[in-house]
Amino acid sequence: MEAISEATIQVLLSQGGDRLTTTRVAERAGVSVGTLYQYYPNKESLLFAVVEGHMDKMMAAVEAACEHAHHKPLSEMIKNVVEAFIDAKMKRPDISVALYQIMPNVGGPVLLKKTRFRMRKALMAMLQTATDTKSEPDGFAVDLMGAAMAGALRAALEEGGSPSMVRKLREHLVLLCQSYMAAAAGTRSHDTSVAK
Amino acid sequence: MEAISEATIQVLLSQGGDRLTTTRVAERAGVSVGTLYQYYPNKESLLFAVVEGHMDKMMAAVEAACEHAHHKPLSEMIKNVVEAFIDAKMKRPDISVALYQIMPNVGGPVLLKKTRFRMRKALMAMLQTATDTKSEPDGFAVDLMGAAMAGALRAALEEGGSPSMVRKLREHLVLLCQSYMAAAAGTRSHDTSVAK
Amino acid sequence: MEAISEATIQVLLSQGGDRLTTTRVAERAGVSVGTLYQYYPNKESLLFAVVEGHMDKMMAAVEAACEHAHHKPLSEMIKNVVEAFIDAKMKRPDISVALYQIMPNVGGPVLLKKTRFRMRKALMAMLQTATDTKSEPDGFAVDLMGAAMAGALRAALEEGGSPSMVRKLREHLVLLCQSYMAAAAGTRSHDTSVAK
Amino acid sequence: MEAISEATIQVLLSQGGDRLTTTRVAERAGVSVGTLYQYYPNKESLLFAVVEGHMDKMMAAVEAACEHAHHKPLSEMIKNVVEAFIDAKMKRPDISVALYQIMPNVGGPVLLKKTRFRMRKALMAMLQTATDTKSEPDGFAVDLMGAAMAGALRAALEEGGSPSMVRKLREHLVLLCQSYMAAAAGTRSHDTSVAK
DNA sequence: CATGAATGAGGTTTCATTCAT
DNA sequence: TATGAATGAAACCTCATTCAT
Repeated sequence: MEAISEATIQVLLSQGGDRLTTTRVAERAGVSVGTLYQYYPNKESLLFAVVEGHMDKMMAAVEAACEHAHHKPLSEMIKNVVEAFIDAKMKRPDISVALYQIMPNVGGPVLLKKTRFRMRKALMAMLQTATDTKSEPDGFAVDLMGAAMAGALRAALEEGGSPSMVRKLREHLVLLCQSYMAAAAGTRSHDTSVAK
Repeated sequence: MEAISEATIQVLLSQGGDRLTTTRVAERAGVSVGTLYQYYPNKESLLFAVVEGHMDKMMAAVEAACEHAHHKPLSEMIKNVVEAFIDAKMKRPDISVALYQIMPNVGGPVLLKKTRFRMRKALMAMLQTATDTKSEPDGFAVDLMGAAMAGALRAALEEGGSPSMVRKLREHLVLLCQSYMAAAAGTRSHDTSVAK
Repeated sequence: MEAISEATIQVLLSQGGDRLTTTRVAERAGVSVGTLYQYYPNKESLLFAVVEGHMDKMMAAVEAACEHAHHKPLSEMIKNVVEAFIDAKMKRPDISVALYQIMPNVGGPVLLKKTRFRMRKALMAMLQTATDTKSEPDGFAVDLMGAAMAGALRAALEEGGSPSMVRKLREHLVLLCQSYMAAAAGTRSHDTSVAK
Repeated sequence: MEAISEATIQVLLSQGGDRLTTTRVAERAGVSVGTLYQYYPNKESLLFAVVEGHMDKMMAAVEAACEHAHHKPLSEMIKNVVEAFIDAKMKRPDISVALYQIMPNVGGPVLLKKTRFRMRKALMAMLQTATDTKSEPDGFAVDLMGAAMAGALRAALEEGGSPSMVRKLREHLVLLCQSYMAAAAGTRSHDTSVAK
């Protein structure tokens, strides 16, 4: 099972999205196709499980970081979360890169929606405890931040960035999210000019 | 030719990525498969052409906006570019959504790299003429901004946002890019700590 | 017309038997497919014409040699005919090699039968005038000699023999045919033990 | 596997060379196309295997006959080999006829060269032990004899000869080869002019 | 007469899935 | 439970032939 998930990633990376066949996955996993079909009723369910599992891990990391950052200042919260997200992705950068190939064809909007919802919930809960903001957090802004963060990281991963790149990315992505959240907060309550 | 491109989009939207067959595209375009293969030597080249054409349009819009915004203040520049990008995408939102499904399997990294390079070049040229910044623009930050913008827009498009959503997105995405660029500029020259 | 025949050979040689398409032949001949179809009603008739034309030339050469050798001794007759046949083939060795590829699928047994008949007739007529043999020539033996000669030459052509090879082949093939015909003649009339 | 080989021959005979499709072969063999492709990676490899298998059998028969005829007089050697070759072909005359259609397009020169080499080797080894010849056998002559024999037999097979025809062919082909080899041997060592 | 874009039947090959062992 | 040979629908692509210009 675990072997099959992993084999899926490997085949995806070494052969590409449309050479991903159940036979090849089974072969790589060291089992027969028949066995594969005893764990997953069909190809789609296999892919779904793999993608879902990955997203689960990512979200778990984010949720943990969020909980850990309750009752801190806004900028520290952001830093924690962004870095946790990057770290989670960077533990196995190949997986994300592999899965980008099949995500649009797997689970459709359902999986994405679920993931975004989870992320928004964790972030909102955290933000409400920020020690230096009294205003309600803006759901829209939170979503946007998440999307921007994910998009930026995706681009970096697909580029195949070096460790030093990644370090720089951490700083900048933290900065991006912090400055946007600060600005977004300002927009609503009073008139603090943006990105001052 | 144009009919075939358009048919590709339509099939992609109505049937999904892995039901996209040359036969179905030809059918939808109202021509025979044979005709399709006189314009494109194989399926891959068809998809490549469609994706490339779309990216070309997007980049052309960005480049035009950049040139138009030379010698203006930074925040106005960003506003121009971001809005131009969103407008370009929103002229035919379905196309982007359709193409997200196949992009990872088409043209590989080549197309993405080319596009990012083009965007960075246009942005850098513009930023160097900003009336209110003296420091050289940071290539890394520019790339990051582009990636974040594209990622956020992608998420919104996939969500299938309403017009009012889009309006809000415009404001926020402008804000996000402005605040990040301002913060990033500060990071390098002097010590105005952002996101304090 | 002539250009089309020649183009057929060229395509056959450069691309091989199953890449021989009407379009490619037309292209190579410098005309359009439409034009090709005004000279030949379909692909098969084109190939038939090309093969038939070649066989015609070969047989014409043999017939001429036969007529020229009437009223000579047997061995000289054979020499004349064999050398004429080889010379005819060697004027354009590529053509034979090219046509071997399609012959079995063109004209079926008809063409072969016609050709063999023609050859047998010419040879028989000649042999009856031999100055040193009184017995009727044996039709079976004549056919066999023709087949052996053609087979041997085919093998040599497919090997792509050098000029010096060809010279040796001429001598040996003459020898082969001479010795066989002599032996075959002996077999029928009296009891001269074979091939001693 | 064996069924597929056999089906290939059958389709070749009943439908002709260019109606030979993998689908039809599978159908005739009573299996699905998928199964065919588990034994042969593509059509070419199937045809190659069939042709190669046939040539193998023929050559094995010739080799056996050669070994069996070591240390005999020349003419007896020839008789043995020629008859063995004819017998091998006549065990399944349809196969040879069928394969003539595809041979030129399969395996290219490689297979032919290999086969000729094998035949020459077996013949040469045999001829060196002939009890009534001291001179080294002539490789060129041996090749030529093989080619003539094969060519003559091919013509006869394509004609579809009756059993009585075949009997006559046996005698004559033996005679042809014997008389040529005797003559060829004479040419080199001394001056016993043959076929004068 | 010449052209060559359009046609679509049909050929090759792949691959998700099943089921007898 | 594990296996992997067999299946056959369906994908990609080619090419002989036609016909409007």
